[in-house]
Amino acid sequence: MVDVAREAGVALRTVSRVVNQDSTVGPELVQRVRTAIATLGYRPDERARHLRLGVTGTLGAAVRQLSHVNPVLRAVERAARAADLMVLAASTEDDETLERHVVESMCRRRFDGIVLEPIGDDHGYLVPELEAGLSLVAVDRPVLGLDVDCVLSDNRSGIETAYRHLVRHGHDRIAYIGDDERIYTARERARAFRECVTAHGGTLDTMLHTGQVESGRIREAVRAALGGPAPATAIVTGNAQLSVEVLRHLGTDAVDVALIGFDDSELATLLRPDLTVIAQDTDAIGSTAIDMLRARIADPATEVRQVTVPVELIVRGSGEVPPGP
Amino acid sequence: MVDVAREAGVALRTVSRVVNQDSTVGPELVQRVRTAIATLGYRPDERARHLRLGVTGTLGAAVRQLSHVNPVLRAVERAARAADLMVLAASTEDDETLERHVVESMCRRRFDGIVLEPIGDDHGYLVPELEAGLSLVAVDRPVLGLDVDCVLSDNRSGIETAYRHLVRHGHDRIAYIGDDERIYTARERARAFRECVTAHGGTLDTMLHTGQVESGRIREAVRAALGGPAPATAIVTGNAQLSVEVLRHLGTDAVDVALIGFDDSELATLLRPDLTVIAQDTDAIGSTAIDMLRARIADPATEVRQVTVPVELIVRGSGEVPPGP
DNA sequence: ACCTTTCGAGATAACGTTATCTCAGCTTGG
DNA sequence: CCAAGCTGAGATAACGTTATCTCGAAAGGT
Repeated sequence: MVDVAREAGVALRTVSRVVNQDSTVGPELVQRVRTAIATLGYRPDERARHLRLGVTGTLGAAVRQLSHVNPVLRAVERAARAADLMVLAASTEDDETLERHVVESMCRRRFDGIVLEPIGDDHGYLVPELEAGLSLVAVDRPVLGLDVDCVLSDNRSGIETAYRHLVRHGHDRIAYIGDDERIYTARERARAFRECVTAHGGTLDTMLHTGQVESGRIREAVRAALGGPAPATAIVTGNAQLSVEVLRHLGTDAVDVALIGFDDSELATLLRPDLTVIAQDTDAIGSTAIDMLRARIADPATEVRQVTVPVELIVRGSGEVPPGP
Repeated sequence: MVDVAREAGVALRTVSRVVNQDSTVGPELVQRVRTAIATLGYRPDERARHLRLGVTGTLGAAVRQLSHVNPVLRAVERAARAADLMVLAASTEDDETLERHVVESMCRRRFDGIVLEPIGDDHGYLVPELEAGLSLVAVDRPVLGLDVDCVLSDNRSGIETAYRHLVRHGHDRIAYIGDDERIYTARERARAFRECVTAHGGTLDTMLHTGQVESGRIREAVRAALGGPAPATAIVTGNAQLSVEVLRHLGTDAVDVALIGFDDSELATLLRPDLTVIAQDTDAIGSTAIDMLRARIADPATEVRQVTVPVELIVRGSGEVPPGP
């Protein structure tokens, strides 16, 4: 910049003014500076700019896996772009240590705010950052033990809706195959399922299967649910990945068992019959997250909010298969 | 930092030394500084650090869609992490304007290097950045018209392998349904397919269908390929998304037509029969990209390289269906 | 003609780091 | 016992921006 100033024969400050489209600089000098910038190949350095300004115009997104389907992240990017903020994302790989590493890096880089898919139960490392003024919003799962903005899906009523839907279609023996209950969403959904079964006067015995998404476990879960003296006639799955695994192991039985999957996905309409799902409103989640984050950045004293976004039952066929004999 | 220094009763430089684990500071002062840091809640500011140091320890990844399955990006993150570099990613949404915006933002932030999935044919905006010392590596597609490091899959031999495989299984009428040929990979694959057909003395008539991935178009393509006086007995698809669409429209005919998909995916083993695919070596692509980028960052005079990574035929059943009567 | 306002542009001081230089106080070897 | 080396720590100057203050000159009002 100082070189540009010398080349154009103006003061440093004037170059800054031209770069920032300040109107208080005469057209002739503007031209001189412009050509100097071009000949010297000057590119402004945002690091210095951000240092001086205090803000970076950047939001961080720390998500489980960048390279996985994540419609919430897409909505987050869109909403941020609309607000002229850049989103830079990194994966936490479902690893608490890595999450901490990523979030702390973003803090040291002084991102204006962070959208986080929190992992695990201990987020104590966030306390000093929050005290130091970090703006944070959690999506998909809350930050347990900390009073932080968050946007969640209505997991419980999603499961309840699925359950009621199956009951209405005549099912009595309904199984749930879910993710590891150490994960918040899995815990919520499993809990809701238990309550549904109890409320309908049923028993859980072979009807509830949660644990890691691992092919062998899913195979056993499917076998247990469909075997025995009183086999399930319907299955609810805990997330999109589990729907895939369950379908894989159902094989040709898939047409005889009613199935409702949590999460909509591309393959839902690829199958015969098409997959009935509980769909999350990912667009709403993403844009709400950005709204809340912007509000907090604008005024750190904003009251902490926990927003729950409704889910929707999408009827496609697999959930309407009647119970067998 | 100056507050910490005052609190600890030491010089500014000493705080910096403690923060950076410099050994030339006495244990007593280290302790004093540590407690001062804790009581004041001091967090180092990487913006200033990077400004002073010149490097940022950060790589940018500009990819089509963060929130889509992208195993190359995963490999890129892994490899960068192993080299103690942080990857921050952003979506270009397959939009040339947005790509430029994203890349230029990363340049102004002085990222040490950028991994780019280039879009479109005009990357002129990169020229001044490259002259100013930008380290860039293109993945999946080359940067046309510019001499830039890149890592590509061997698209042509992938198509050739698929074609030969089908011929070996007795097919004679083989159709190709591909993506829009404005996209580099789609162009390469379609071209290779044309050459295969010509080399085998066939004609293209209803055998080649390229264009945007749009449900209606795919339906027509499938219908055209399988209809008429000499219907195709086998189909090769141009990417994973197209495999899904083609399967969707094949419906129950799926078992009678041999199918080989470009790109492996989760659903390949979900179907009956399982999907035979041409799989890209995404791990190799990602780690090679990071290797090349690191080499260029270390020495900007490194010779520009274009690396082609082999693809692999994975036989699963759908590609081994014999031709019908 | 003189005072006041307005406007364009320069000087200087931050922003929060680290590198370089300096220096005082020790050791150490002859 | 002193010069030479080492060692721990401070002073100062960058890195590349922008905000604030200042100032000269032109314009406008009485």
